[in-house]
Amino acid sequence: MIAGVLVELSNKNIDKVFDYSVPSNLEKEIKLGIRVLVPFGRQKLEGFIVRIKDKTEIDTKSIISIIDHEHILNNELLTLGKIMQEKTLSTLISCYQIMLPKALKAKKKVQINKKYDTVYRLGKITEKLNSKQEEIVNLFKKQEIISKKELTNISNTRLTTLVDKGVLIAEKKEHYRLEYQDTLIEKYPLTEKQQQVINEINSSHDQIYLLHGVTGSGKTEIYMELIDQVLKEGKTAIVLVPEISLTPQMISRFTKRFGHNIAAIHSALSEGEKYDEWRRIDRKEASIVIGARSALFSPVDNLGIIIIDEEHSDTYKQDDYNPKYDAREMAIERCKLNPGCKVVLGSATPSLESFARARKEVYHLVNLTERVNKKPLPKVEIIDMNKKIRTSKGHFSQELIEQINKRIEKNEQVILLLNRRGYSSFISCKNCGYVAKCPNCDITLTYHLSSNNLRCHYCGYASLKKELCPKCQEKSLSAIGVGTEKIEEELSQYIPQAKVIRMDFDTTSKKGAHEKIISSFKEKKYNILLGTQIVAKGLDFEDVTLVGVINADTSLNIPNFRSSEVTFSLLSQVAGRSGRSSKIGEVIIQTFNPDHYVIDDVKKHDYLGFYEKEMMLRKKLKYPPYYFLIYIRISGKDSNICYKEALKIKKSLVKYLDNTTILGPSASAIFKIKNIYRYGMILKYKKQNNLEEVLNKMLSAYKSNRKVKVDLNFNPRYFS
DNA sequence: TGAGGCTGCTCG
DNA sequence: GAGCAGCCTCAA
Repeated sequence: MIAGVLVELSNKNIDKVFDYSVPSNLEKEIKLGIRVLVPFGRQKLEGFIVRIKDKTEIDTKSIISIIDHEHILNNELLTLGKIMQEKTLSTLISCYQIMLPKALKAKKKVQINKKYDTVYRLGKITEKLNSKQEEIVNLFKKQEIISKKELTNISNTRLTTLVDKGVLIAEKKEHYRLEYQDTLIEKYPLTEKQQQVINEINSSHDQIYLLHGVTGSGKTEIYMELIDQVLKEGKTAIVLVPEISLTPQMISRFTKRFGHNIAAIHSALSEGEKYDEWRRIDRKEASIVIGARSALFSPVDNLGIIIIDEEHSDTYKQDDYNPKYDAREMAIERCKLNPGCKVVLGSATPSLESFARARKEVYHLVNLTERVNKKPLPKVEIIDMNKKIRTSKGHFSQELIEQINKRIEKNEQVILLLNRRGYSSFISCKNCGYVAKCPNCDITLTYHLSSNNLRCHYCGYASLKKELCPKCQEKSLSAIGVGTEKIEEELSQYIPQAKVIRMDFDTTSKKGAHEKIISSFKEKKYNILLGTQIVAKGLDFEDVTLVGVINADTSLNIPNFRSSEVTFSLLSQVAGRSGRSSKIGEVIIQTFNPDHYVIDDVKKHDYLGFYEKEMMLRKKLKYPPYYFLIYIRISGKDSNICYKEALKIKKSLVKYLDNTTILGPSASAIFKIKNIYRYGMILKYKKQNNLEEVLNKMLSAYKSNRKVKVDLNFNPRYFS
């Protein structure tokens, strides 16, 4: 017996299958998708078994041992990994590694153990017991197995005596770190519109649906109903959400309806908790998985539906490390591997790519244009800050202050969005213009007021803010850019009676902090919830009747072709937080670009209008959805060598890719990270037949180059 | 002539 | 990733 093994080293040089002979005593246990330990050169490496055959022409070494006795990757995931490899041109092993919780990876840093509870059951009573012992034994008449935890009032020694006598038998039972509630509440009745949507999806044989539903139209109810039906057919479901720890309300609604049939995988879980959840899924103890993009690779069988909520969110694209896959694309691929499976993409502001496909009937478009109970969408007022600059207080126009005061009087609540996308506060010298930058990365250091230090968001470098400018030695360093802390300070000055709670990266980094903020705001301990993008996502507060956007423009100005789309969806999302129950909602947007089409269409709640205008621009500038993009990154320690190699690559690509426009090479948006320089080229194409072949050749020419590294990113979100 | 560095290649 | 052979360069 010969097993083909893919070793756990993500290196293009060894991304192929190596044959090993199987010692006869292991033959019975060898299965596809399990991990084994193998000799590799002088090293011992872990690897996945990806094929099994009878013989091979090569002189083989022998497998040392088996690591998993159950499969780790099932056949479906093995196939899906191959598809991902073809789509990203990454190493196959990296595609498999991304599918597994870290606890199962070869290079794991922490050994994660299973946790056990001690449980007792009755053995044989061979001698007379005293009254205390009798009492304990009687407990087992009602309950066959009792855990140690439930026996807290009985001393340890007493229990061990009984175990020694054989009266009780002690066993170890695996204990999962997370607990789910058992109490299920009844589902909410569906509105007529919601029912129509469900009927339309159920009666169609199409595979991919785009659910375009305005904010507050009750998309979650639709998801749950669709899942319920899938479960009834004995199938399973995966729900992807942008960043699950930011949507605790969504999880709680799901767990209330489905109880412990849910497994939630998200970044706020420890590695151990993630591993537990993964195994619960693997053992079929949960048939609904909710999680961020990697939850797509959960080991569920017989998949009936994949739901991707807020499908426009850029978190579905893995952009910063390999494999740079798109969860939406891979969801569709996984769906194809399961007969009868459907994918539902849901959003109030679909990505242009998805909406364009829906228009071309590649996806089945389903509309939900009404809010639940026909509540009107909130009225949006645009404040032209160019005209208000003299009369405004700090960052607040008089209108906004007035409206906030009104809500406080009426005991209603306010959400304030500080739009900081691609923008943060930094330190600059007013005298000479010096800007504090990271010594390892070509990036401006972010200033943190609370700790008075400067931090690099890429490598973690931190230093205290200095008094004197290091360049001109003047005492003129000051923070530029607004942070939520600054806005909070202004609020306490101009609206002193307001009770404000802040929600941003700093205040939510601790485990559970985010939920705490949400629940205390819900309990109306505060008037105002102030935050960054986080406050735009999926929150549902009955008493919020005003949403204020302090600086609508910052995200419009970031140098990325998607900046309009991102701004439109952010503003629409946050506007949708207003007036979700019986009270009428209002939105105030402060902007320096009141005539910009994005602002105008947000005001009119006009997704289609925005879509048409943006599509025209994309067509003119040859951007997606009209063209496909690839970002090629050339990186290395020596900037000159990188640039020269980049030019070489460009030269040969131009020669072979006749239908592709190539921009660059140019320095990446972030030129240096951790002392590695980065150059990039952008490829634009509609149809290029030999693309894969040419790119593969280029990659293999560089696979053992020690000076430069070449990386590909298909459909990048950022050019870096 | 030998040390040291760089590159290409292999690992089953 | 680690190790090795082959080749080049440099200095004595």
